[in-house]
Amino acid sequence: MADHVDLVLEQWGEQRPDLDASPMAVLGRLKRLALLVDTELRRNFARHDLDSASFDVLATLRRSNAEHSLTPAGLMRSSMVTSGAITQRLDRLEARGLVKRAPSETDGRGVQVTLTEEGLRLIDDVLPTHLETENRLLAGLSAEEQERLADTLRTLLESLGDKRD
Amino acid sequence: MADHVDLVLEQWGEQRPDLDASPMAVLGRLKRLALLVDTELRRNFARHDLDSASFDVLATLRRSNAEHSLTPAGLMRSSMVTSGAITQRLDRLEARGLVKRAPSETDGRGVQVTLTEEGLRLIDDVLPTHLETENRLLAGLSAEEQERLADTLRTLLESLGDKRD
DNA sequence: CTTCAATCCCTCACCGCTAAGCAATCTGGA
DNA sequence: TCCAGATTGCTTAGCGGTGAGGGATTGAAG
Repeated sequence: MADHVDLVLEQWGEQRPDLDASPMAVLGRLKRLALLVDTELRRNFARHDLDSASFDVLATLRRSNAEHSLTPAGLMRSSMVTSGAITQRLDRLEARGLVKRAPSETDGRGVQVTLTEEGLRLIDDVLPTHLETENRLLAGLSAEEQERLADTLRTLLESLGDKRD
Repeated sequence: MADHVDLVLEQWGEQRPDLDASPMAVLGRLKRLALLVDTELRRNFARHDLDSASFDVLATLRRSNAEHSLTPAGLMRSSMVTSGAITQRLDRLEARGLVKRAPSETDGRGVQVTLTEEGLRLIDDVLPTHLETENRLLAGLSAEEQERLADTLRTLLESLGDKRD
């Protein structure tokens, strides 16, 4: 069997046999999978009037603690986007009444972001179908293969400096 | 050891113990890795006055055939972005003189995109450092682990309908 | 107490992608 | 032969992200 990346590697072998294109076997597939998965998840979110960025914020708040509350800096670390992106995400979510911002009580610079009741309802509503979609996307691998894959990806992430926070 | 996704899974276990969040162990890491890798590659491209989108087009043309030529439809299939995105990528590259467009000789609707000499020079110049960067990103895995990972990712891609085309 | 680097959040200009829609052209079946 | 549906490439509005920069506040070192 063969996927698109197999074709890509063949073509490099023909046009630039002097290059070792083997890292593309991993990174090319990684990129392609991320794109496919993103596109599929986007479709699911759209059915709930959501997008990946909003889901990301709502889900992060939902799981963080019983208060469903976090600072923009915390959200930034979790989502790996720039601070400007977080500000804009929060603007959009606040305008829709899904989160609220309040000045921090302990840090004059800080802001505390909290899920509103409506935000909580929405994310809890979307989560089950989201997980269903994710399971469907992974259905091509056995449970054991999925675990091994997760382990390998964790090793790679750690080698690139990814930490628990 | 633990990465950020381990924390995420713990948090879900505490806040929503009724949900099985296990697919996130794979897809969460996939997304995170794709983001990290993209950010790193972007830095390398910037040193050559390039961006990921432009590199993608130039590299696809470079490897496709000895003429370094392809249709926009072909580029679209290879890069998995929409046709509008391809049009805009080609507009930018054509304006910089890195590719040229010519009407197809066999299909009145079609266009043939070809690398210019300057485009060829640029992509051949970037490729070695690009592969170096990719190798550095994968250095946390042994050659054998990389192969096994590539195989698993291929299985997953095929299960989602990815083909050679 | 003062100083100064670090942190926090935001602003803004610019960029690239999507999604929907369009005109032109091709193709296969009646 | 003709036509309906598919395909090709382009256009555009709108969205979300980056990256650079800025003002306010904090914390630690002298």
